[in-house]
Amino acid sequence: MAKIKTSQKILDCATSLFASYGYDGTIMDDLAEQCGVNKASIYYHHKDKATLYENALTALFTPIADAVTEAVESERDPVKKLEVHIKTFAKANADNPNFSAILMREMASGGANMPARAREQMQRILFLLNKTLELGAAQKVFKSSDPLIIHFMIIGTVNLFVASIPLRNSLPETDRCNQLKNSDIESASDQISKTIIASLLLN
Amino acid sequence: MAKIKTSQKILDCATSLFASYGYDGTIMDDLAEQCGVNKASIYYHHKDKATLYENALTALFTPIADAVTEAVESERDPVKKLEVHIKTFAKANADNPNFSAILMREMASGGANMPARAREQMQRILFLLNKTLELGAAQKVFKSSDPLIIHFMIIGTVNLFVASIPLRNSLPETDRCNQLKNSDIESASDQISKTIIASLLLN
Amino acid sequence: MAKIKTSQKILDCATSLFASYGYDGTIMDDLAEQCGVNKASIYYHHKDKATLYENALTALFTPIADAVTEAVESERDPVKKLEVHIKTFAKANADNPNFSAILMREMASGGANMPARAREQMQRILFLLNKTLELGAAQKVFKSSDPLIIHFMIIGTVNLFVASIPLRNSLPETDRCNQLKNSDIESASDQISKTIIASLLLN
Amino acid sequence: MAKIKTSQKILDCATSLFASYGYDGTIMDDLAEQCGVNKASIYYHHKDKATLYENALTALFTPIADAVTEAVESERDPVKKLEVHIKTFAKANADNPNFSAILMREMASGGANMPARAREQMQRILFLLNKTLELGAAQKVFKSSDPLIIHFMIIGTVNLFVASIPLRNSLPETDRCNQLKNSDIESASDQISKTIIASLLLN
DNA sequence: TATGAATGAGAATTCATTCAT
DNA sequence: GATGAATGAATTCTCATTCAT
Repeated sequence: MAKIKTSQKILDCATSLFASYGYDGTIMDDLAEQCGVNKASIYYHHKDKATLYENALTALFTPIADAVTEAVESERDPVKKLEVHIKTFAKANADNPNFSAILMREMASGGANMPARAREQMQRILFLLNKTLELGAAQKVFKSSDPLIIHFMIIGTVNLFVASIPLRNSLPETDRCNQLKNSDIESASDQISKTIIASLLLN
Repeated sequence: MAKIKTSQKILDCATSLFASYGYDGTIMDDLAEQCGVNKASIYYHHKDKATLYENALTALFTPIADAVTEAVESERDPVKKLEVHIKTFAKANADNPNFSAILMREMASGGANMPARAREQMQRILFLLNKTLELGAAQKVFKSSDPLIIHFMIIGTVNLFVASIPLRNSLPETDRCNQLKNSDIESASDQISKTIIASLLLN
Repeated sequence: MAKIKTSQKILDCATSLFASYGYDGTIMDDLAEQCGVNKASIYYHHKDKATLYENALTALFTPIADAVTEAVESERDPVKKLEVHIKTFAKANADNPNFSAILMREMASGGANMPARAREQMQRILFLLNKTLELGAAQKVFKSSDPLIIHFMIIGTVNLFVASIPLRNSLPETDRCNQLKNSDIESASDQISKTIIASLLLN
Repeated sequence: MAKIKTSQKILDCATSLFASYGYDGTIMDDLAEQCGVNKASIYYHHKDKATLYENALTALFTPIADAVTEAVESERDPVKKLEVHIKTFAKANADNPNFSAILMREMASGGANMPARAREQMQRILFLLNKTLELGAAQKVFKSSDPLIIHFMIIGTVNLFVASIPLRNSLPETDRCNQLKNSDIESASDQISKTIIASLLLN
């Protein structure tokens, strides 16, 4: 039962609070209380709020970009690559709803405050998609397409799907609404995948 | 040139600030200064920050839901309905980037803080889509599908596309990046439209 | 059904609020709302908060001093004088609980803010008591005594009795407490009267 | 000379200001300045204004109820008990004029805002008197009487006597007024004591 | 007289950060 | 490393008062 290091404990709590309340909505006192450490300890370990935010986002974004990279690179076929790209990204989102929430907020502010180290991770994912689409086009499998649109289609849909799970669960219990509550990420990412690939295939 | 009423002027400024900085990041003093009214006037007209937020969002969301509703109801054919649904929504987003930013933030917090009056407007749009998809299915034009997925695909993609315009414009000026800067909403919404409709058509 | 003049309506409401919440605790917005007049009207009729307070207290204190004066002067016998002094004052207090509350607050602040016109009315009552005691002493009916002590004994007891009626009514419903809830001013003033007179009589 | 703890220093200053200006008339900025601490420190130690008030009143009322209790319980004879009850209460009032002022204001608002912990202390005093009077009645020393009336007679008179000291000292220097300025609490409480006891004795 | 709107000067409270131990 | 206490700079909100009509 290795004791989680204070520094890490702070990072975890902070990530969760930043996801729930955003940067401005996250209060250092609350953070200290939530993770059971003294407020001054936060400053001892993470310098200040901005640095803490940067540390949290880097720790959050890097493994996701890693996972997508690894999955995509393990496939040869561009269609397969695209499939695992979406599936892996969707899975990572669903497994870590903090990521969705934080990314959406950052997008909403135009990324103006996104720390550089976190931004780099997102660009790794975008360039990976870029390469997959280029490969598919070179192999005459995919139509030529704007990778940015596809990137946002993936991120936007997956993100919104994950981030909206709590909202959807709070809808009133009418027949009409109940069918809207499907929150199975597997089938959702499958449909997204199929939809996008269908629209990209050459014939 | 009729003088814009103070109450409206406040609402306009507030909407813009909420979009840029979020609820917590928006400072009442700044708002007062930006729209050139006394701080107390804001409270006179809009009670408090939370009410101001509610008023701003309601005024922002309602005309968009109205526009989509009107456009969709002016068409008979489900494919056409879906096309104008997406096009109108995308146009409204592009014309009013505040909407995208605010909606994304709200989604990021799981809609937990979204004022009821604003939420209703979003549900109007969702139910509209629901009806279109049902109609298409009844006419054997569309496959059966989960309207929520489609809804989020539309909103997520469009939203992210619009909200990320400033981000993309700030990317470094390399060849690789330049191609990412396409921010023409018309063609983007066309591609989204085609992609989605292609995936829904029965044969 | 003569319409109550706005100025008077304001004065009545103001008196009640000053009694309940004190000078600092009374808010002009609330006053305007409570008496159904526009806030600016208050200023039109009563200049400012301090003046309004002065007007309210003068209107409140004068008839009470008048009533006590009239009652005392209608009697010849010092014992009778003292009896009606206390009874009339107690009755006036009970009939107008605002008076008790306001007077107590003023005493609490050492009368520092009591408007001159109101203070004069209190002094009329004190000097009246002074004369009664002197008369009684001259007639060898009363012991020599400090009129101030007697004055405060009367005011303090009556005041506190009236002002504490709501407090006592809020005590929990136990046997022990129920006997404390006697709030009949007649018998209370009788007892006060007897107590004081008994202590003053020469033999 | 041990350094007085900040928390206590704040409490002392606050008590004095609440006594002088009432709850609404006391300004947190002034308090901070008066006791030479940072404004935020007040909130650190006492949460908010309402809690500070509660803390101040509890600290103020408790020792007085303690002193009266101890004095009364050290006597056997009901007459003696009543004497020391009044004398001790009067002494405590005179020694701590803040108490009088605050109690009067609270009575003036009908005790509506009196914090529960402070109210309990006042009830201790009342119940103590209750027991003394019952004992006296059982021993055929006292007439049957309403303890509440006696309680208010004591509190009202003593309170008003103490609270009005500054007022009386500000009266104009005429012969007639000078005799009103007796503010010796010892003799005043003696007279109150005698007056009340005289009225209670059976024969 | 009456009133909706406006406002300057507060006043309570919060919050990121630092300091002494 | 950890912590209770302290603090300056905000930040939200209030309130008496005035103004234009």
